[in-house]
Order: sequence, then C-alpha cells, then structure tokens
Amino acid sequence: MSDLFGPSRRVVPVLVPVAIDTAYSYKVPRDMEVVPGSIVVVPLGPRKVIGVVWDEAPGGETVGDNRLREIEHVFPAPPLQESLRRFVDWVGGYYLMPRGMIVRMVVRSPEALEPEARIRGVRRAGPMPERQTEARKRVLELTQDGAGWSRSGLAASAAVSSSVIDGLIAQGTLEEVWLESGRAIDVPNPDFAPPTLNDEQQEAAVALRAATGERAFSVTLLDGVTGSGKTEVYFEAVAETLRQGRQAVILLPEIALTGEFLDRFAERFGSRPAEWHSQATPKARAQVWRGVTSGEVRAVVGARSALFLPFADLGLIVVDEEHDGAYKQDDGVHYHARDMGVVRARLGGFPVVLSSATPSIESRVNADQGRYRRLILEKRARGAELPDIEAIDLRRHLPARGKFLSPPLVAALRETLARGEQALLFLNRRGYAPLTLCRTCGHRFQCPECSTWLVEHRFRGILTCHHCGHTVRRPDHCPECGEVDSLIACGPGIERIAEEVAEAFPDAHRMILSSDLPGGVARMKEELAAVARGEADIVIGTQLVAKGHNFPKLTLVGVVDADLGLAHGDPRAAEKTFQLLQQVTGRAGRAARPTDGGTARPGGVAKGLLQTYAPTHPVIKAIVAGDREGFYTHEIEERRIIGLPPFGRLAGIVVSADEREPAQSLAHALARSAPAVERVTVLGPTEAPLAVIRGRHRFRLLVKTDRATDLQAYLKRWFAAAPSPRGSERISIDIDPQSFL
DNA sequence: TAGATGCATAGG
DNA sequence: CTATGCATCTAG
Repeated sequence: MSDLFGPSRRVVPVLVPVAIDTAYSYKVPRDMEVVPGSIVVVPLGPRKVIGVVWDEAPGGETVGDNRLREIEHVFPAPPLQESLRRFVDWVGGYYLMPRGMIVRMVVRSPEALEPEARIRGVRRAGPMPERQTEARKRVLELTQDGAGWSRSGLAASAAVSSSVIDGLIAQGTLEEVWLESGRAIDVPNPDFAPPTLNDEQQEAAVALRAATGERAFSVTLLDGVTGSGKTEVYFEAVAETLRQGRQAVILLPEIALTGEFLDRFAERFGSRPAEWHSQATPKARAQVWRGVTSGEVRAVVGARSALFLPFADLGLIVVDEEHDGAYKQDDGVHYHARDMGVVRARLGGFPVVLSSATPSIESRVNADQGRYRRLILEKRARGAELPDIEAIDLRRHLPARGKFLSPPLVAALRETLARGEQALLFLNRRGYAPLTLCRTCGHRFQCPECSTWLVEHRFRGILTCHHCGHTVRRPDHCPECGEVDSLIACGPGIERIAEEVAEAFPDAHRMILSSDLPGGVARMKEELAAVARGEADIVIGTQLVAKGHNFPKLTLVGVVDADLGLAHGDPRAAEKTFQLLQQVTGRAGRAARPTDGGTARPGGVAKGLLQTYAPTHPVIKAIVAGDREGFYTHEIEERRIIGLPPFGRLAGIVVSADEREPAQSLAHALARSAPAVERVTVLGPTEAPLAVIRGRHRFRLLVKTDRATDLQAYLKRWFAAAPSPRGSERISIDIDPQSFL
C-alpha cells in the first residue's frame, strides 16, 4: 500500500459521471490493473456507471471500509491523459460545476469504449469446390486474391444468395475470418495542395507556422476582414501540426451547416477530417472517439464539445469565428468553448489560434495588452473589393405607409435585379410581425408564461412565443373585446418583408432563409446551396445568412433594421450588432470574381445599405465608414469607463421573464453586493418548468470579473451565508481568459 | 444527475 | 386499497 499508484494500491479515487465533485473510493479487485485515467465501470447506488480513476486522494470525509465497493471492469481504451484530467479539474472549478459532470462530457460515447465490434467475414482458403456453378464461379472470381470479404458484401457483389457462400464454406473453399470493421481512417496530407497566398497571408502563415513549431502554449488572434482568407492561413498551422505527427482540432460554431468547410479541408489536405457534433450517429461518434484516443484520427472538425475529446497527442486548437455566441453552452454544464480552448492549450502546452473577422472585445483587449499575438489581414484575398456601405436615414426616407423598405433600398433592389445579380435583405426577426394588437380595445397578445409579445407566423397561421415556444392559433376576433377583423400586425418580421418584396417585384425569384424553416437542417443546407448557385434573385433572411456562406452572385445587402439589437440592456449589444452587421454586409461581393462564378459589375463594387433611425450611432458609423479600428477603440474605451466586460465591475442586472419574489429578491441582493455581476437571469417557466410551476425557483447568475478566484470565493460565501431558495443554485460564471493567463 | 423512497392526493 | 405525481435524498 506504499506506492500511491503502484499496482499494489487497492483503493483508488474514481470520478463518477453525476453531479458530485469529490472522487469516490473504490476497491480494486486483486487481478485488476488500473492507473489514473483508467476508464472503468463502478457500482453507484443501484446502478452501474462509467467512471474515471482520478489522481488525488479522495477529498471530503472518508468512508468506512465496509462501505467500499469494487471496480467492476476496466475498459481497454487508453487512460485519460494527465493534461485532460487537469483540464476537467480546471473547468469544474472555474464554472463551479461538480467535476463529475465535466468528466461525463469526456466519456459520453460509451459504445466507443470496448474495442470495435468485428464483423464475421470469409476468405478464400482451400481447394476448388467439387461442383462448379455460375454463382460459385462469380464468388471464386471475386475472392481470388485472398482478401477478406464480409458475407453480405460478397453476396451482394457476386449477386448470389448467402447460401452459396455457406455452401462454399462447407466445402472448405472459403473459410470464416474476423474482419476489422470500419473504413480505414483517412490521413490528411499536409502537403497535398499547398495554397497560393498573397503577401499578407504569407506573412501570417509564416508566423503561425513558427508558433506551431515552438510546440509551446501561445494564443494567436487571427484578425482578418471577411474574405481575407483566414482559413487558408490557419490551415498552414494545421499542416505544420500534422507534419509534427500531432493532432489538430478545429472548432466551428455551427457545424451542422458547414459541409462546405469540410470540402475546403479536403481540397487542402486530400481527405476529409473527422467530424464531431451532436448530430452524428452513435456509430460515427464511436469511430471518431476511438480514432482520436488511438491517435489515428489526425484532424477533427467539431462543435464546442470536441474540446472534451481524449486526444492522444493534441498539438493545436483552432477556434474559428471565435466571437460567435454559439461557443457558449448554456445548459447542463455552462462553459465557453473559446475560453476553455485556451485553457486546454495552456494545460497541454500547445498553441491555440482564434480566428475572426470581428474578434470579440475580450480577445481584442487580450491582444492589445500583449497576452495574445495578433495577426492582421486587411485585404480581401481574391481581389474582390469590400462592399461599399451606406446608411439610409429612415427619418428622411420614410417607407410607404404599412411598408418597411425605404425608397432608396427599393431602387437599389431594382437596379440589382436589372443587372441579373443577387440581393439579400437581412432582418433578424423570424415570423410575420413581432406584435399583434386589437385596434378596438388595444389588447396585445402576450405570452402567458413569459412577459414577451407573441410573434405572428402568418404562413403557419399561429402566434408564438420566441422565448418559450408557447403557441396559439391566430384567432379572427379579439379574445378581449370579441371584435372581429380588428387585429393588426405591428412591425416587420421576415415573412412580412417577403410579402412586401412579392408585391414590389412579382417576377423576382424570392427565397426565405430562417432557422425555423420547416424541413430542418437538411432543407436549410439545400436552400443555402441553391442560393450559392444563384437560384434566387432576392434572399430574405435572418441571422443564419450572416454566417460564413459564400454567395457568389450576391452584390447587394440591405439591412432592414440596422438598429435592431442596439437598444436592449445587454452589455454586449453594441459589440454583437457590430459583428452581425459586419458579417452580413461582408456577404456581398465576397466572391465576386469571374473564377468563382461571381458577377461583380465591371468597375463596380458590391453594396451594403443599412436602414436606420440612428445614423450617428457609433456602431452604424463604424460600419458605414468601414472603420473597424474606430469601433474597437470606441467600444473598448466605453467599456473601460463604465466597467462593462471585459473590465469587470458591475455591468447590469437583467431579471427576465419570471419575476416571482424569492428569485427576484435574491437577484437584487446579489446585484447590490456582488463585486462583478454582469447580469442575473431568472429563468422563465419553460426553462425550468416544474420548478417554477411548483413554486421552486431556479436562477442563473452570469458574472464577469477579471479576478475569478475572488469571485468564486465570494459566491461560495454568499450562498453559505444566505441559502438560496430551495432548488435554485445553478451558477455559471462567464469570465475572460485573461484571468487565467 | 438519476433512481429509490416516501408522502399526499385522487379515484374506485 | 392502489395508482399517480412530486419532492427529497443520496451515491464510495
């Protein structure tokens, strides 16, 4: 019992995948070998769970020897590495989450833990059969070279029934063998198709290759305008990592829609990367998981959860579109994948690349303060010009009564259509109208659960709450005063814009793109591809059109309401709006060159038009002037002065939806006394349905500080001194990476 | 977190 | 008396 982890150790700590922070003690059976990181099956209460042997002596109170139970099984998978175990500890501590929940994210693919099931197959073994038939001949021909075949594969290829194969086995002509299933794993080739880079890209690529060559922790912010060719540049870091024989992971905010990205990877490296996201089948996941642990899978492209894969030899993390809010996980374990990517790289001692055309303020500040290296790409790589952007002052160019497109925007649409080019109208609001009211009695349709208006979806004939999903049929009379035909729609959603476009341009081919498109992801992919092929004249879309898709024929982007999102109390409202407007206007002319099938006007540039009531707002001004630096300088200074993230201090409180007493007073108490509360969100009824309906209250607290440890200590004390209302203690902290660099 | 337990209420 | 719904407890 002397050596802590030697084979003689008979009791080991095991982290179990439930909401428990301390490792539990388990006895190791006499004939079993475990080391820290071993993935095991242990009994836990009435059930059996997958756990991981941990390092430290079990924390908390120890338990009597008589209560110790035995490890039941050790999986043959490689043990989790030290750096991954420290990562689990770190994430748990940082987000105040039990480590069991973090380890759960690592061992979430139980199929992958046993060696891959092998397939029963056959191979040519012995003499020719006594009787030849046509069917047997075909089988013999195919198996001539002695290679193994699966039974079903051979039967199908030879167009025979499986009884023919059975017959040949009985004869001794074929023998049964076990085949390794699964396709061979593609190995990406770093030198498959080296890109041609412009000077700027070349310089950045050299810097990234150097950073990768150091084989040490570093963070590089790759900050390049839309279309500047950031992907090709960071692919060079990936190539360098592959040359080192190490693994690379590229995180993308929304993997489901990014088939295009996989193609680009394949063009550069000669094979598609492994994919990791929630939509993958269990079998595919198992295959990737195994390949990642064995080291055979060399490159993974994945959603945020890919960060928790047990890589055998991870050498690089790339976080593409690092500013994207989708990197935040907001249920279960709360974490920010960009920040945790930086942490994992630091613990593993390798570089991380954060890439964006509109970096988060946090990352920009980290770069400015010298914690991150910053590489800048200012030119569009393919010669296409950045779009020319103008604001349309809605106070001077009023849309017609009941309409939402101003005369200058309509005129620009007309010109674009006349040239046979494509236009995009962007409005970040789904449905037909955000508010419906009765013109007789003033009744407004409100969600009974949340405090929000119900959004009309006219195509579907419903009113629905975008917050909780509560839905009612659209009535033809007012539920309050009973008046018929008295309901009026207020404000625009994309359906209403589409209707307006249909009236103004009846012959144009319109297409609506929004995330609630019936038909799901598959349909969406198809529609996006159709737009890319130029099959629509006018695209009317929400948020999702802003993200990374190439629309070669697009030369006009009209933003219907550029002020949307600037008004509400989110401390990041200006930043988010800037990013969104920059990304969406950047779609125009992105690939407007003949070789891409682009149709940029000879001598002309693509155009972006922003309808706004606030043309002098700093965000709008920066977008119009193409003054990225101006925006960052202004926003960083603003935040520094009033103490918004990433500069810590109190940044505001939002109590949303459910304003019941206990949670609300708790929120206010925290707001008064916590040193760095960004906002407190009291979850609405659907987010915590039972809790609220039954009078239990849950809340989530999002705090921001540059001193994580102080805050955690504070919160722990706070909760100890003032116990929260029953059932309400889910806490998530959202702090900047600067606190741990 | 999830399963087991225990209590309260509804229905026959 | 059983069935059901929900809150509470606990795991090595």
